[in-house]
Amino acid sequence: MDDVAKAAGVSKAAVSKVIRDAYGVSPAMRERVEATIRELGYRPRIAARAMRGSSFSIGLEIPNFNSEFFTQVMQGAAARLAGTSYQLMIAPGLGELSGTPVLENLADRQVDGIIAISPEVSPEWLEELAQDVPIVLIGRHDRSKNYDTITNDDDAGTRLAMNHLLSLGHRRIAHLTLRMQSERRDAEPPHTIRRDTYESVAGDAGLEGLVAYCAADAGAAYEAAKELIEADPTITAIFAGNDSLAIDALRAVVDLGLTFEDVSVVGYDDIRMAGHPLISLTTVSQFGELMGQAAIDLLMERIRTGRTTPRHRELQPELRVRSSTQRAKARLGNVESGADAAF
Amino acid sequence: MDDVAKAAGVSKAAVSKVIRDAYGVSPAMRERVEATIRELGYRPRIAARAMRGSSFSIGLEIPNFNSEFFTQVMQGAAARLAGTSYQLMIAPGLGELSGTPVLENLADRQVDGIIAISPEVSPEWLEELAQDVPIVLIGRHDRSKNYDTITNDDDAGTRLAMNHLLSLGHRRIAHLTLRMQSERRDAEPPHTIRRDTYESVAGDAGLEGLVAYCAADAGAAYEAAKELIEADPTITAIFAGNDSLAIDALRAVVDLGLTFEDVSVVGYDDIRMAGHPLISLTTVSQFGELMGQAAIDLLMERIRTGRTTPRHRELQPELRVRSSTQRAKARLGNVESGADAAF
DNA sequence: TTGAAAGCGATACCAG
DNA sequence: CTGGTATCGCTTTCAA
Repeated sequence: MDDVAKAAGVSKAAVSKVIRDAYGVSPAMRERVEATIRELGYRPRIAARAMRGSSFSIGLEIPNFNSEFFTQVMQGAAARLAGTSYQLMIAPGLGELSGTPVLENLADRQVDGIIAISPEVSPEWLEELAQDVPIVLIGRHDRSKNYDTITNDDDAGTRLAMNHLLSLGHRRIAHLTLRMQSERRDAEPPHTIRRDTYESVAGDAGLEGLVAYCAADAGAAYEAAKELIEADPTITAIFAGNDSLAIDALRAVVDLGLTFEDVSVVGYDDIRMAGHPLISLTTVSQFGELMGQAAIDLLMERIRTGRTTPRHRELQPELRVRSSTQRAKARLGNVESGADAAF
Repeated sequence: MDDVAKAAGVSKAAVSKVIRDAYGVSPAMRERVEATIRELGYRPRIAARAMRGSSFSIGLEIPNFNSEFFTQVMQGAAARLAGTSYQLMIAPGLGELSGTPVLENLADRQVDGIIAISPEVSPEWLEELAQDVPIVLIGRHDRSKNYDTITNDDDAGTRLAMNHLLSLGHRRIAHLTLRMQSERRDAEPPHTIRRDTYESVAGDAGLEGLVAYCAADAGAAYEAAKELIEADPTITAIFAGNDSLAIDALRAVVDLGLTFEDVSVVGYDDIRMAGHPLISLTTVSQFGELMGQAAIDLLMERIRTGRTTPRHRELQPELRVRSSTQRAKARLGNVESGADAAF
């Protein structure tokens, strides 16, 4: 920058102003400085800028790489950032770590804002962090006064899925969901809401709630679904907490030699593969890309306007009926005998 | 940091040394400083550290979010970085931008190293950038003297796929691949090598090369595959440049009412969905996660030891035979008549 | 409108 | 082994 200033015969301050196109530079000077910058191929160091101003980086915490829903959010956010001078810094919440160290890690890097996908941290802690850096929480239904949230109406989405199954005549509907590390009453992660609504809808319909929990790692859902189906031959449908779990459940159904008339499956998210004709998963779309975009928008608004009043956006989910859900048919005693019935 | 130094009754220099656990601190001092750090909840600012030392961030350029192969690489890299103080900074090469601005963007952030997945930039330019920051190139078979490369033996992989199809009796094998923006003879992106090898294997077998190009965006491959199959009813197999294209091709086959006995499909990558029983795609595994891990390892070695001699690792691909490839059977005149033959 | 100079929060050299 | 101090490259008052 010193070089540019000297070459253009102006001060560093002037160059700085041109770069940030700040107030108070004459067109003549702007032109000259810009020409020199091009000529010298000068590029400002973001680390230095970050010390005084902004780092032009946005942190994005994602729980893991197992669900394509997270990829959708990433994609939406990245697309919204394309063409700006901001960069995404992805922080996967790896291993057994709770979300806290991951978010701290981002904060240490002085990111200008943080998007977090329902991290397992306490609202109080987040509230505090949000006083230092703008935060948008995706998924969790907290009603914070310091950070924004973007949610999907999980209650409505679950009802869409459950009513669809009920209307197809299913009476023994199991729910396959993720085991949460913490069960706090004040933080409301989407999977908890879906489970609670599932139980409530089942109860209202006079059905027994059948909840199976599994870990998030690949393969766990397959095993859980298999066990579920084998252990209770009266089950005719599985409502899975997300598409990743649902697709694993499909695998279990097929591997057991059953069809979707024996065991129907509904997912949640509407990831790309759900629409593939060979998968054709009935699911609830929650528009992941849109959520990513909206998160960037909220963050940018806070960054640019300095807004501090929280905003809470809730998107309405939509049911996508495909062929993984079929009219219910008694399956009792069918488990081992239907090996050729899959197609 | 000043606060810590004062509270502990030592100098800033001492605190700095403790943080970096540099040479020359007595156990007593280390203990005292660490206690104070904990007590005050002090966290060093990475931006400030980046100005003199390292930013503890690794840049990862990925072409787009359309292929799960890129996710595999991300996951491998992220897993390798877990537990260290390094963070991944993901830079998607969005839109029509060539890779250059994306890599510059990362360099501007003083990342300690860059992993790039076959970006469309010239070797000369990369060579220059590599003198400033350690770079590992994934996929492209350049033989650089400044940056490392991790490749998969695309030639061997293609032969595995093609020989498999030939051994099943296929004689009219099309190749569906991505249209590259630039066709440089010196930079060798994987898709170009696969195509060249495809043509060479086809030629050696006395077959005609049938190459169809498509864009990378979702849906383009589906249309291209559909057109290919409809336009030439003698085609009995498609070798796709990657699994994403292959899965779109499967969609086309199914939508046209055909089976894999009419048109077999082989992919490349072995993404997770390829192994799902409902997809069951025959493909070539190139171990994306391993590549991500290995890239981090090479980068870290350069960062820690200051190595400057380039290293080029090549992984051996493996064929995964599943049910999307079947023994060849004449399809001529079948196109519109097989609607019920899919299952 | 322009520029000089004072930081920002760490690192690193070098003297004690 | 310890600490004073210059320094990194930019932003930001504040005078001129």
